[in-house]
Parts: sequence; C-alpha cells; structure tokens
Amino acid sequence: MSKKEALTRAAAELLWERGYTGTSPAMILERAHAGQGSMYHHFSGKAELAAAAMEHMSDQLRSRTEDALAGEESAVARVHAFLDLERDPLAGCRMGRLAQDYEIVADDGLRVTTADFFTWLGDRLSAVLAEGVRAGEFRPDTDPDVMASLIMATVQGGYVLARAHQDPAAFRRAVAGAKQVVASLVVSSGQG
Amino acid sequence: MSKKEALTRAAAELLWERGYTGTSPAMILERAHAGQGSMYHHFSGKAELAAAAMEHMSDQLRSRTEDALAGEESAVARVHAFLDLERDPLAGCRMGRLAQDYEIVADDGLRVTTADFFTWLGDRLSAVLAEGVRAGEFRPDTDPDVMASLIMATVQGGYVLARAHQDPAAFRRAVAGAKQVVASLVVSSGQG
DNA sequence: CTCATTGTACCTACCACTCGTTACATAACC
DNA sequence: GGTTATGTAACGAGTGGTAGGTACAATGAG
Repeated sequence: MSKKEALTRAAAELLWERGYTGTSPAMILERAHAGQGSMYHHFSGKAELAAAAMEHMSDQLRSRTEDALAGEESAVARVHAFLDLERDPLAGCRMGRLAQDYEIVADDGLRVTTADFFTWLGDRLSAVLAEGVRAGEFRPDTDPDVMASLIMATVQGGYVLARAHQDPAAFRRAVAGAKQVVASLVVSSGQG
Repeated sequence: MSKKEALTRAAAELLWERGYTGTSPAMILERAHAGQGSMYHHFSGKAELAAAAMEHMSDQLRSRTEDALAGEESAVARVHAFLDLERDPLAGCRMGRLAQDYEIVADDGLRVTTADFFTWLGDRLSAVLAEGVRAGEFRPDTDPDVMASLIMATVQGGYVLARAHQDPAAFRRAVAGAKQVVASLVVSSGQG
C-alpha cells in the first residue's frame, strides 16, 4: 500500500471516529506511519486529504448500499435489505456525522461530497419505491420522494439517538419504525 | 447580566454553531466580553462551562417542546404541533449535534445531558401517542415507543440531511413524511 | 543523473489552563 | 467614623503543548 493510500485510509478512519475538526494532521500521520513530507507532497493540506478520504468513504457506502437496493426481489424486500444493512450505530454514519461538522459545512468543497452522497441515496431509494408503486406493490398514493426522505432521516436520526444514549437499541428501534412504515405501504397486507 | 450568565449564554451559542471540539475558551470569552480569569473563577474549565450551557439549552428545548405536546387538543394535533415547531434546519438540533461530537460522547458527564433530553422527549412523545391509542384515536396496534423513536429520529435525521444539502427543504420533506405516517395511524381517516 | 517520494527541523498561532493581581462589597473591630 | 479583615468577581500575563504548515535535505527507483 502506497503512503498516499495509507494516508487516505487513516484519514477516513479518523474522520469517522473524531470528525474533521477533531482530527489533526499529526494523528493521521501517526496512524498511517508516514512523515509530514509525504502528506504535504500528496495533498495540499488537511482539507484536500479529507476530501480524498471522504470520496473513499462515499464510494464504499454507495457500493454497500447498491448491493442491498439492487437485486431481483420485491421493492419492499430491497428497502428492508437497505434498512437491515450491517451498521455500527455507536460509530455513526460516515457521511452524516461529517455533515454536522462546522468546518465541513463551511467548506463547500467538502460539504458537497456529503450532499452528493445523500442526493444519490435519496434518488436510489425513491426509484425503488417508485418501481414498487408501478408494480402495484405499494399503495398508489405513496410519495416516493417523501418516503425516501423519511427512510434516510430515520437512519441518520437513529445514529444520533444511539450515540446520545450510547445504546445501539435506540438505533434499532428507529429503524424498526421505518420498517413498519414501509410494510404499511404494501397493498396486499391487510392495512390498505 | 452577570459574567457567569454571559459566559453560559455565549458558550451555548457557540456549542450550537460549532460544536464542542470546534469551540475554544477564547471564542467564548470574546463573545461574552469576559476575561480569562472570569471563566476559570466560575467554572473549573471548558467541560464544566459546556455542561452548564448544555443544561441551559436542554431546559429551553424541553419548555418549547412541552408547549407543543401539552394542551387540550387531540393526540394527533399535539404530535403535529411538535413536528411543526419552529426550527432552524441549517443550524441543527442543539442536543443532537452535540451527540455527534467525539469529545462529548467520550465525556460521560456531558453526554448524559443529551441522553437525558432524548429520554425525556421519547417518553413524552410515547405518552401522547399512548393517550391517543387509549382514546381510540390511533389504531390499537400502534406501538407508542417505536413511533416515538421514529418521530425523534426523523427530526434528527432531517437536520442532518438539511445541513448536508444546505437546504431547509430537505428537513421539511423528512418531517412531512413523519406527519403522513402519524396521520396514517389515525383510525377515523379512510386509511384503516 | 534525475525526479518523485519521504523524513526532519522549524515556525507561527492557538489551545486549555494556572496564577497573581485588582476592584468592590460587606463585616468586624477600635 | 474610620480603617482593617474577608469573600467574591473580574482581569490578563504567562505556560507547556499542539495545530497546521513550510523549507529543505535524504532516499531510492528507473
């Protein structure tokens, strides 16, 4: 693994654990077993390294998410698969946590990475839900965009609650609610 | 206003804007027009001042929330009133954002303030929902705890999405989803 | 030899904090 | 009444350490 890659990985880990403001170049260098020169050779500074790390994380998340949302099963099954993805509630969402960081939001170059991720995720969820509506699986009055927002927000909010309580159950409870809601949209169930 | 109060207020503002890690004593002193000695006279350090500021914010939020959740209207109306409370989506939730901060979570004394707030909020929402179920307003199979979690998570997640996109509409869309869900639990509407 | 890569030394600014000090109010003594 | 204790509030200089970065020399593959 090149030093550049080691730096990117170390930065990604630390951004996840401590956020942008809470991560110093020194920490990254130590974890990557690299000297300062390496970092400032490959990257113009902390912000550019963070941007690379964020792209890395975003790619990971997209591929994991796509694994759940693609496939041949029903739309309900795929949305549930998304909600059931293995997550670490106490660690938080790699993208969501960064969106709470003042310096990330202040630097448009960094913020846009998180915004693009959530735009992509919202579009994907919305598309799957819309498919489900077209297939007659979901009630016809289902609003895919609003439901996609609700699902994303529930997951993100679940992380917040779990961290506050230091209890993964808080996350699971919120996600359970989202699953109930999705299930209640299904036409064939006795709810419609 | 005493310097102690000025310091607490300034700290509360800055914690909201920049988080715990991103707020330095120097910033607080400047905003409070206080000298360093004042701060270390009234508080043992940054953590204790932050704790006081967080209590202050928690009290504010509880009173605003209670205004919405109390009252004589129906349970649906009160939950909707809670969801419709005036908020600043781009600023984020005073408590929720801090729960994302590494140093807050690492310091149990600080974290517990956020945990207590969300415990209280969850209990209040759950109680209102349970009332609604008992009154025959909500479907009898409604799970008040899970729905309370879902509502809290949606609001918290809405903040995350709004900050990522730098667009309050993202928050409103998530909350609109929550309101639809609450409405769908109502027995008398044509949905049951 | 050359040039991308990496490490060391150094720099300025800021962080969180300690400490000695002054300002001012009330209380106690003669 | 005057003046000396006592306690609280407020101030800012100074401290050791770290943040984020620059300058430059050493290394090593082609």
